[in-house]
Amino acid sequence: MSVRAAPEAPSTHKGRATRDRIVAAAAELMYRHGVAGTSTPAVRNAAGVSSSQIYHYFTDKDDLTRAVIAFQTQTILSNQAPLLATLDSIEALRSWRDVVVDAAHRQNGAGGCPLGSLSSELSDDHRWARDALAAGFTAWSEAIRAGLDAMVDNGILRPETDVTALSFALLAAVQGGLVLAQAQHNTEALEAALDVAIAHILNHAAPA
Amino acid sequence: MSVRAAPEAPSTHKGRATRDRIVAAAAELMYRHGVAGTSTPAVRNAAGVSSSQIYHYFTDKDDLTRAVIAFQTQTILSNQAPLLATLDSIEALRSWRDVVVDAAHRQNGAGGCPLGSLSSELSDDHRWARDALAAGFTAWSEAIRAGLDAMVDNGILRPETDVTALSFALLAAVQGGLVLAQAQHNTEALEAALDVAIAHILNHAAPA
DNA sequence: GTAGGATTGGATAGGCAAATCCAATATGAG
DNA sequence: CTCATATTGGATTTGCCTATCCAATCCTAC
Repeated sequence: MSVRAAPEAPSTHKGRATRDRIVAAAAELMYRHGVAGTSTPAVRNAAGVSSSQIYHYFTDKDDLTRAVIAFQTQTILSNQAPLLATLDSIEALRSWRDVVVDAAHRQNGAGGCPLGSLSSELSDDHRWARDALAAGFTAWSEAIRAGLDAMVDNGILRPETDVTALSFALLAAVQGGLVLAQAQHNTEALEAALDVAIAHILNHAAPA
Repeated sequence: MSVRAAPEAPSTHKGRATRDRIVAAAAELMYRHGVAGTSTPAVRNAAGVSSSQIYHYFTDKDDLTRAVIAFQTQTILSNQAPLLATLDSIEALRSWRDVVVDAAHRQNGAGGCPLGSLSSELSDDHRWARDALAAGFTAWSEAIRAGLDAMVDNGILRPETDVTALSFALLAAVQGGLVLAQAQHNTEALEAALDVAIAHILNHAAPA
């Protein structure tokens, strides 16, 4: 196993822009065709760079994949953050559900979850990927839990509610629903799974 | 696109055994390393056959993959069938849950669901795979629904229960829970998701 | 403006995987 | 037992993908 120093971050504007373009193009391709289904020539074309740039900014394809995992994690967390930060009512929970369902609906379920797909492909064989993806899932579920915590603080949910378990259940509903949506090309299972989880949460609502 | 006739089924005992050995070896490898991560030489070695056998019994790798999808679908359905056929009580539902969780637990979540992994990798890019996988998921969810139907007939669940939605929710909980188990190497989310779904079903129990 | 490092273009080596081919051997129906 | 057919071994071709190399060009700090 030859060790090579990781390329340092680009030091110029142009360099940074190029690196970002490579990561964005790779993320898009890997989302649509998987990591193994994405060749470096394909990334090269999509990003409009030449072969050597990729290996100038990344030691190898694994290193690029690492950057894609970080990129997708950030993308999801920053998309979800505003929705989950204001999770202070049942209506807010429902509108979060609707956003997730709509996103899946718009593409007929195609694609699945960017993190889920990467995890399914990489987790078994690549420890470094699994660790990063597990951290991403943990951050996501904690963002959900923070929202539920707020609902407990608000008195909307009973104090004894196991918010950690609920946040795991919600995230699992999203992941599983998206897996099924991808195969079935509809969001029936995703909606059913989220609705069941939300209905269960309603049972933990404090009496008015 | 050159069309070639699909090889007819093997006509001798030995041929059938060889074909089965190839499918079983390919299924195992594709489960552990994905379809793209499984080379025909690897299958060749694992099955103890020579290169030409694979192309004698299958037109190409896609055709072999098709056989693997059918194999995994059959394997899952026949494993699940006995559990779901007797799904006539809450205890039976709980013991189904335990079997699923234990299976995941035994391998620390590694591997995920054989159908789910295949779907995640293939559904977007290969229509033929998506159709077969969607059919597999549908058969699975219908097996679950049949169990819930029995519980309605038994008077355990209220007649107005939406068993179709519940069966989708349960299957999504399994799929999502397994995706997370694969990354996290634990079954926390799988258990939480299944327990939430089962708790929700309990709310549909008819009054004693 | 200029020097020195950063960035870029494109050719290319090396390796592995998919698929083919044909000769050799095994099978089983009669 | 015999022969037509099924099965098997393994070399081989072809093509793509990863990764490297080096020369040319572009930045930017001074």
